[in-house]
Amino acid sequence: MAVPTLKLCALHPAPRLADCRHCATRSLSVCAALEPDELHALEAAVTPVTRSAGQLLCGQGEPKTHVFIITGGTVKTFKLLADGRQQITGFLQSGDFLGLAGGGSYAVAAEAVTQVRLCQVRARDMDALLGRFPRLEQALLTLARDELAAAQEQMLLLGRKNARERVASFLVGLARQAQRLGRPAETVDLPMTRGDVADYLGLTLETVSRVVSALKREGYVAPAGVKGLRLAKFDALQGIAAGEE
Amino acid sequence: MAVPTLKLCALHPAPRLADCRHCATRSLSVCAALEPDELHALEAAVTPVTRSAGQLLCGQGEPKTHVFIITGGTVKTFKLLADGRQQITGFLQSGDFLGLAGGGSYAVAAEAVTQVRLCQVRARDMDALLGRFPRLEQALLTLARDELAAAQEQMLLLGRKNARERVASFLVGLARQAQRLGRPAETVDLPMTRGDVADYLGLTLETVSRVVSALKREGYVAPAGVKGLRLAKFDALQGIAAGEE
DNA sequence: CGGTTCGTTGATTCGTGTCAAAAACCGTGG
DNA sequence: CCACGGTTTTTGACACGAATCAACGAACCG
Repeated sequence: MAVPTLKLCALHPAPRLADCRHCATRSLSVCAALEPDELHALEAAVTPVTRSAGQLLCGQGEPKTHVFIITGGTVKTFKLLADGRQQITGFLQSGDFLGLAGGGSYAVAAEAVTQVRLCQVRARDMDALLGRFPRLEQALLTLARDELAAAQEQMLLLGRKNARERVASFLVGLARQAQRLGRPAETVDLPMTRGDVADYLGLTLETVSRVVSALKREGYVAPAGVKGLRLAKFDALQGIAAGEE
Repeated sequence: MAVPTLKLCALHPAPRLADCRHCATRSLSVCAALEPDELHALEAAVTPVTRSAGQLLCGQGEPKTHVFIITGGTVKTFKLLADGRQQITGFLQSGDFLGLAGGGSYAVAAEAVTQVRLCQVRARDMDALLGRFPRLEQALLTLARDELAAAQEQMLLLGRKNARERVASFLVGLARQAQRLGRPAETVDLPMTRGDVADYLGLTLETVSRVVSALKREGYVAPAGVKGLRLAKFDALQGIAAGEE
């Protein structure tokens, strides 16, 4: 357990105010739904914070005191069984909203995978904003509908795809996420461990490692950078992901 | 392929208007969010329809022309892979909303498991209602958040639970659903086939059959009625579902 | 440079899938 | 009421994909 508070204080001598106007990730997030004058109200409610890799952002079942908008780094959300089995429900990146699922308590736990930057908003303040700005509520509903569709896609993966199809789907999904963030879809970054990928895909880390090795051997992917992969045959990977024989 | 139109015409000589005021399932659905005077606007947009078992209500990826509120019977929503593998994402009953996930097109297909009664609303009419009644939009957001939490719970099941835990979770979930509808939680009805249960739990129908047989042999459940089960040791079943060793 | 975490690969096991057949169930019509 | 064909369910034998167990190498970090 590190002591990130020190580092955090070094970066933010006093809790700095958000500058939503010049935020690079605004266009990627629910904040994009707000008009310039409404943005002021959001700024007043937002506290920018950072967390280092491995830190817990919220625990499953705890009262939902805050919601977050990711502005940098990667966060994983997950559920646990009593004996430690873990299911990761999503990897969140810039623009993603944390704290949408469920009512008064967090439906999933969240942990920083890398160092992350977050916009923290108290849940009650968020509710007040939703009441004041119908546009925001509408945006959140749209977001929730899309997340629900994504969750159903993941159910298909977890319930019916084999290991190879799961890994291919994961890589294609990462590429799409990268594209959304304005990066090239050709190469994807894998900041998480093999174990995390496994817990996301309902596999073991050994199986993930084996499948990635096989995909490399067959020329579908190639190493890129320290923790990245180049998707050499993107269309073929999509085919595998879709379960085409 | 049956010809239910005939039957439907017999029941409804002309498309009858909805009577939301006296609707028994109103309190279970999003309609509960509306004030008495707002209910009129809803009634004007709603067409009550029935569909017989096996009929498709909407196809995956098709334009979202209508949304539905179930008022009787059971509906399954599912996704398909190219080679026919199926993942059922949910079983819908009275009060449940169909057509929430995704944007302009259906994220999942839906099929009647039994004969069903539905309140059909054109998607554009629904959008208009959402714009007019913030209460309704709020209710739909709450619903979407809850559905999302349920989807994440199902991901945990599909990714990390074994066959026994999956079946136990399913039965406990059915009991909760029954309770919500005002029925006793002791006995659950299983209108769907073993194959449907399997496609919901990411198993094969043989495995589902075997596990149910085992649970009967061990006294956790007992046959009840034609297609029902009595959950004799509910707490123990909950323990199995939660993965306690 | 030593300790720790992470990733890869191999040998083996095990849970669930697959294939097959019989039994139970169901609506229908004689 | 019972005979009938089709569907669903159950049960068994066997196969296979992914999990488990284990060892080793690579990367990282103080």
